[in-house]
Amino acid sequence: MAPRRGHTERNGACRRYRVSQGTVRKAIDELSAENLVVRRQGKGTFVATHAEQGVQYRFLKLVPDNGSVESEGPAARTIIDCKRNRASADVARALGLRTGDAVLQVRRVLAFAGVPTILEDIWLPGSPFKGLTAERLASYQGPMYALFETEFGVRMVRANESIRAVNPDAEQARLLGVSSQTPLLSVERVAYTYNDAPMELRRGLYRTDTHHYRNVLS
Amino acid sequence: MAPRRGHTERNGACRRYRVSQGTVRKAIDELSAENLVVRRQGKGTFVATHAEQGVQYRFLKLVPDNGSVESEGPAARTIIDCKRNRASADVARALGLRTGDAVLQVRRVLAFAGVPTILEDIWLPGSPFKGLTAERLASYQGPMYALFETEFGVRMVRANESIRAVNPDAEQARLLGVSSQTPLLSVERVAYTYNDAPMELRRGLYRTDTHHYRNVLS
DNA sequence: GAGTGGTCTAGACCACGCG
DNA sequence: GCGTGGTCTAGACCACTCA
Repeated sequence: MAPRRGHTERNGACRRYRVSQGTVRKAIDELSAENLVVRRQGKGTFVATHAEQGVQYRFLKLVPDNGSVESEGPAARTIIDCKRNRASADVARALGLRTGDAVLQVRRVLAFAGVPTILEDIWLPGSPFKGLTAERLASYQGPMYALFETEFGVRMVRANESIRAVNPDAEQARLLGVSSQTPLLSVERVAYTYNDAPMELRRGLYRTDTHHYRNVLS
Repeated sequence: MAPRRGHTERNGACRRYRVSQGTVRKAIDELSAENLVVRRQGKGTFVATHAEQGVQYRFLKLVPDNGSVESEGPAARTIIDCKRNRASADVARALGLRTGDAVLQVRRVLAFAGVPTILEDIWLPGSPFKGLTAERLASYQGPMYALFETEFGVRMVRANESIRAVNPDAEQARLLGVSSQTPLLSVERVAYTYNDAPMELRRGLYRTDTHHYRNVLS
């Protein structure tokens, strides 16, 4: 029998779907362009995850003003609150739920170099995240989206952000250690899992005295 | 002689560079992914431009809060100022010039539905834009980047933006018709032409009471 | 009908990572 | 050595636009 040489998996997909190698490659190219999979030379193609080094916090566009590396992600995370709640009209609409449906609500502060910089209010649909507690959030090392993947099987694949400039209310100002006259970035994010299903609403307040929101246009 | 059928241009590029059709397609795919060219079914592949309908203002991410269409771009543009100047240290660094080099400086206000919403300060390197005047800016219909293309042969192909929340100074507040306690988005953009050459520094102040900066993460 | 872009075929060879 | 990803070949057929 003639020896088979290389490309076993690629050819496997070809046989499975009755198409040629080039077509399989093109399809995977498109998944890769959407950041749904990641390719690694000589190793293989893998489902993209928020857990692996180098692409952690890939949805976080706030970077330090000086080009310092920040060693990937905030140094300190403090859970202020984590409670069950009923969805208000706007939260329900963002998450594709009905007003009054069960949601999980989290408030936390992220600090860089000891300075509280981000205050986030997060709303999650109740049923996919049943069992999420403040303790679990507090004890988990690494990005929240990595926890969502490993503990709840929810993978965020894309998000939309709406950005405004606002002043904080009294409590927000207190939690960030600024005056209520300090202008802050308001970043409202809706994150989606597969099939365009919204799975998180996140309202962030960012201090922009030492950091800025960085965006690339093309 | 056997009749040639179709794909004359595509085959032309193949002969010219001694490569196959698929390779030419892949190269053009990459240019298309970077928005350097645009393809149109049955018509051809064209260099991307800021002038054509539908992709005008493609670097402007400020959109109205209600999903209204805004009929593409601001209704009114007012040139406040347009003067020759010498580059300060930070402007020079952004544009790849030396401190004191000649620059053109423009200040203008954009209004939506009669409401002044964007105040922009724009710095351009002196030599590529020699001959640009306030009159030419004021009389030109369409996006400024389209004018740069047709009148000066400078095509912006990508840009970086740094976003902060700030309060305006007294004059900025006056020009936008807001109080100096109003939080505004500060959007600093460096736009690049081919070969990663910076060709514009633009500092914008955006009102975000009726509009927001929209960003897609993936 | 000629000339485009869009998709697909059925392979080939090279570079890389790992055992 | 073997299985990956990366690139390339030399075509084919279809859909679309325009004269």
